Amino acid sequence: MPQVPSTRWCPTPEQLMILEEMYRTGVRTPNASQIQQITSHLSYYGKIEGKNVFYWFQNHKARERQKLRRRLSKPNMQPNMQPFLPLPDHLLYGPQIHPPFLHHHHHHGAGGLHEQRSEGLDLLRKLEIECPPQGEEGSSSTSASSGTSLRCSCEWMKMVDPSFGERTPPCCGISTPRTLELFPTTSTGLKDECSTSKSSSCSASTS
Amino acid sequence: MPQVPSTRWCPTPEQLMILEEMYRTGVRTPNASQIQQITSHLSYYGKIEGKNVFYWFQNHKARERQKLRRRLSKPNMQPNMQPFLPLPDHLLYGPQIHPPFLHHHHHHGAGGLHEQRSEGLDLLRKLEIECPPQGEEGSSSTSASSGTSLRCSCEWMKMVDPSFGERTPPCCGISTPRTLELFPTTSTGLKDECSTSKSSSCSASTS
DNA sequence: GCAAATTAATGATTTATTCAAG
DNA sequence: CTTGAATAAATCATTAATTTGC
Repeated sequence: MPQVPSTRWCPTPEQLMILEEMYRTGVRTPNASQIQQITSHLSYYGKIEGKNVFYWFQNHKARERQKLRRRLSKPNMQPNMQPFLPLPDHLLYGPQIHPPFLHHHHHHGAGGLHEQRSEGLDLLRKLEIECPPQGEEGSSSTSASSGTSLRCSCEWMKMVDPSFGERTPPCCGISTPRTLELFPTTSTGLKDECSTSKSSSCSASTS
Repeated sequence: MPQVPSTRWCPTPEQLMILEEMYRTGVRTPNASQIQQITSHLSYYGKIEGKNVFYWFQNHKARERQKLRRRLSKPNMQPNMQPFLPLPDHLLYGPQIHPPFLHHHHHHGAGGLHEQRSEGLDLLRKLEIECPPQGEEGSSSTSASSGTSLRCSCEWMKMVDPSFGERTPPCCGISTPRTLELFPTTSTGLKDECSTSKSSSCSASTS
């Protein structure tokens, strides 16, 4: 029994997931009618009111913004670096997940909500850059592109942590002859950002 | 001048965004060679080592999992409710964000990484439901679908918070009616991945 | 407005589990 | 049943964010 009725809305996991998906796909400040639709949809999963939806978007937006701002406040970009390097999509292999409750049916132009473009990373641009171009350091060993190709993630640990390697017999050391070097280790300038990297206790140094 | 060398890796915003995108699209436990690729790619944006990538995925996965678990621990599901109701896509209008650095070029079957399929919401099922079927409340005013159709989100506040209406000048009138796109190719997946046992030899990149 | 004190996030380590081979 | 490999859970530690007193 809910002895403590709890005065505030407690989103169910489903509600949260749906709200997050909506946010992710661009919903930011739903108008009242959108809020109504969302609310009534979400009410299937549990008690919820329009104000909860309203507040949720309000808060979530603010918190995402603040997170972004935090990140942007570090100007760790090299001067000669182009803004973004396109990421090869082998690194972006995604399962294209379609959770049951997030089916995108083909549009049926129902008069629903379709606006708020939310221009992707636009926010980034809109944020006030609050950090001055701090000085960069010596740029030591940056890239970790050693030639060895390993199969398991834990292999890294062996390379990285001596003791780890010690307790690991001659297993995965198998030099899998897969040299897949898709893209160049553009360790060109490599800047640094937060300050030097002193591998604290784990002597890393990727070969 | 970094008098305090800082012992740990401090991801740049770009690195973070890329890692998150990769996670979002399904990367969970990259194997050693994947880690190498990722590392060398990310090193473009700042100092980084393989172990950082390894740890990042380890931690991120664990923390997402724990977040989910926490959420699931509230069984606010109605008994007669079917697991998931498909979400009408007018509620999912998303801009299809393609940040410059996240271009999905056409696949060129490079031997890179393409595995770890991760089966959708599997995690949800795998999580131990640690909360007993607590009583749900009287389900009083559940849905907030009142007939009134309002245009601005702040309208809700007027309905909801009397004082709000009072102090609200002529604010939110402007809603940009942009009809946007459809839905995201990638959905927020909560999947776990192949991890734990099973694959005898780790996820070898059997493309 | 600052700067110490507090709190929250999150990178890095360590310990426990799990599965399979032998 | 034992042991090794791999990962998940738990924990530690440091950095960044907030709060608080002056």
